[in-house]
Amino acid sequence: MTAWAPGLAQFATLLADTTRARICLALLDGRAWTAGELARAAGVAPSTASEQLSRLVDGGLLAQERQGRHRYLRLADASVAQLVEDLAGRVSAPPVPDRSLRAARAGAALAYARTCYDHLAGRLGVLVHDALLHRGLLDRSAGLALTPAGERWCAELGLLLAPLRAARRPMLRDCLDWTERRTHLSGALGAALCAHLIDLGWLTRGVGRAVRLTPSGAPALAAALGLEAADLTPPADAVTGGGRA
Amino acid sequence: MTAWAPGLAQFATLLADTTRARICLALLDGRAWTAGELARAAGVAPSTASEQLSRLVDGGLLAQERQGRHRYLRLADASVAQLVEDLAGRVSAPPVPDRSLRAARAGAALAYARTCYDHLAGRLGVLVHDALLHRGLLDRSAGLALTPAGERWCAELGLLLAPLRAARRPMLRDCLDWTERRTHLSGALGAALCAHLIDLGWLTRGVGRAVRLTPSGAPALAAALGLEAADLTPPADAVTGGGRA
DNA sequence: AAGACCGGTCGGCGAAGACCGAAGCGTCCC
DNA sequence: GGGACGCTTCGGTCTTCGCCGACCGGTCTT
Repeated sequence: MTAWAPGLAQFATLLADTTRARICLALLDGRAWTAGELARAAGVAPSTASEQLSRLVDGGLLAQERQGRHRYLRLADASVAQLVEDLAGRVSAPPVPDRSLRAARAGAALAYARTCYDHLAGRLGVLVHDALLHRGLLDRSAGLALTPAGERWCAELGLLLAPLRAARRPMLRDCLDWTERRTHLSGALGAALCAHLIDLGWLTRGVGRAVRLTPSGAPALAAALGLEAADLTPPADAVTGGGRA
Repeated sequence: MTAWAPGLAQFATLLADTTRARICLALLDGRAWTAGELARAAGVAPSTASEQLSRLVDGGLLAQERQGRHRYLRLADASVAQLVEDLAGRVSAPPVPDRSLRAARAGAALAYARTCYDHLAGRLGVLVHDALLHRGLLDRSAGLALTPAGERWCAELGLLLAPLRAARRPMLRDCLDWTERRTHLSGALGAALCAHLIDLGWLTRGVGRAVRLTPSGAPALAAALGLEAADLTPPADAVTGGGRA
């Protein structure tokens, strides 16, 4: 029964290094990065990054795609992202946060709204989660699930559930929010909802992982969630958009 | 945004060693082991185990309790067990399985029914999951949750849901079964159900993680799940009970 | 076609850490 | 109380691995 141990250890080793961890955390934005970008983000020489990237690909954590002289890397799939999230959510708060004005502004924007691999996170993500629960569209009395009213709500929004049911991915999952320390929605529906809000033009992607509520989106989203528009107002210092860490 | 990386790496390091991985996998049976037992299970000297155990405790993966000259260790909580499961479920099949008769018999018993930290796993665990889904007691069309009929089913079984709702732990979760390569039920309800079936005398704990269906439990469980008793019959070579790996 | 650029491979350096045996401390049993 | 037992601490050895700079091959630009 202990025969899995070497494999488990080998797998855990992939994340047991600051450089590789930095790479995986950077890729949590859900996009494909080039090897060079990841090397800069991780603060190591390109040669070092190249080696580490190969290990991560071999280990099944990352998927790669070569285009011309570039090598694009992304997390292998949503389950890997979930795993990295689970692990990252378990570690204590970051050591000593950067407190420059520029970083503070970017941090505020990210704390307000960002993507977490492929779903919505930050204060806005938690807010959506709470509102859905409060209005009885979501139920967690016997597992985390959409109520019949919740299914209607999705339909009215134009969000089709059928394709999501066909996917192998769990429909709904909790994801611990780093900044809020509370849960927001992940899973197939969490991802679809985020994508759909962007399709509707209610949200737009900012720099890096940051997400912004559009002028037309704010009242629309507030109405859909049964909230006042003021409840969705971002803090004043976050309106300039976020920068990459 | 990459400030978490050292913490994440440090945490992953805890499982990135064959000895520590073996220890955690052994503790997946949900019981408390002594330091010496774990040293033998991991195949290292007591001094080595002592050091590694301290690291695991410091890292928050394990909880310890000292009694006299013994030091009892267990996984810190269910979320840690879930995490280890998630990781172990991701690694490929074990390298070269032990094929002695004794081991084969123990393996068959474990493959049929065992606990996975605190819930039911193995063929029986998957069977229960499938039956609940098939009878409409469980629903995953919009998240994994009990249906109203499922709640009644729990009530008839004498399984109280109220205390589970109060717990911070997710009610229901999928857990990938190592031997079946399919999902069985985890989460607060998965654990409660397993404990309740043992309370009812339908199941008894065997050696190690093994679980056996009792003579009276087999027809009772079959009836509760709407199955034929024959559907629950274990393979002939598994009836002798399982041994510890 | 020349030059810039991206990325991979190789050799070597240095630090981290997994392991053991020996010795010491506290607990339990006869 | 004496001896067995469980566990921990310490010193030392040895392997692993992350890192870099240098060099090379393939790709895109001008």
